[in-house]
Amino acid sequence: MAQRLSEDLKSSGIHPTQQRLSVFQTLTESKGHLSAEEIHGLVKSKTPRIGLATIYRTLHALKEKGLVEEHRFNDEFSRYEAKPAKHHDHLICIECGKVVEFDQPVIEQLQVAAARDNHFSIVSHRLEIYGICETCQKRRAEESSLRL
Amino acid sequence: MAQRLSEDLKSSGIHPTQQRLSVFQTLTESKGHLSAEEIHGLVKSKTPRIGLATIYRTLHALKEKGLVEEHRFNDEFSRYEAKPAKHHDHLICIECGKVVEFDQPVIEQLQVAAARDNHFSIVSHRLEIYGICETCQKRRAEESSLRL
DNA sequence: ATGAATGCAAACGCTTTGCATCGTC
DNA sequence: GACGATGCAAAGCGTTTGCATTCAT
Repeated sequence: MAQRLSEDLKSSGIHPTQQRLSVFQTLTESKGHLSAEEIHGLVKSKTPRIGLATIYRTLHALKEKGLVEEHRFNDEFSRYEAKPAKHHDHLICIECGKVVEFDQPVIEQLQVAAARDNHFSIVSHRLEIYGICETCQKRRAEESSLRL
Repeated sequence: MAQRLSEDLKSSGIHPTQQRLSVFQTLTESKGHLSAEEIHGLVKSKTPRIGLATIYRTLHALKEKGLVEEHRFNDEFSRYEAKPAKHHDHLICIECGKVVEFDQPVIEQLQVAAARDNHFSIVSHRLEIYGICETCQKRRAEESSLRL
């Protein structure tokens, strides 16, 4: 696994140091959307002396090379995820912060139409749907029934 | 105009002070996507002694009451716009930063499908398409032909 | 030995907050 | 006079940067 990731870094022109490998591996394994601080916490178990600055510098490099994506759901601080094989969009629960990935290929076509009408050449897009997840809906329902 | 805006504030439960009116009016007239600093600069011509803190406090209040929307295009600092009558999405030029609004009603239906599959109840959504606008495309073309 | 990578702490930029002052009813 | 609104300056917070040190070659 680590060997494979090391190759990925090398082939992207990133020198695979121990720290960088830890960051990339953590992000790849977690499959989540982690903040820099969260990554720092996790990576320290593998590489205890690593500093937050290295996390940020590594994330920038990985992002630059397209190995990692940066998001700012809810306009909070940045969260990072290992770049998935194919693009997907996100459902975000505004109550508990849970993020669910989905993809909806038709959107790719719709956006083309909007861009063409405005003479834009598309580079990327971002679709985020904010709502309340099933768990939070249930909890809300229970809470309100208790109140009666 | 100012009278009308004053009524809007009052009916939203916001006490329409001189400063708040200036901020709201500036945002309504500009029709753009302004940063807090830009708003501050513009508002000072109407209300010279206003501080940046008041801008932020007012924007929060307006946002809370649904009169203003906050965006973070390109993961930059926040930009604000007076809430439009109907929801629209944004095309953002990654080269010059220009923002074009568009709406694509079909997207509303697509997102419902995605949310339903994941048992989410939708509160809002955000679709941003990043690309290169016509002007920047032309400039690029000229630059590259000059280089030959 | 040389240049890249790192840790630490200081700096940064946008935003928020504490507090004394001001304005309004 | 009371209370909310404001300006100012300081603090906060995520992120970036300068610099001395460490690491790899």
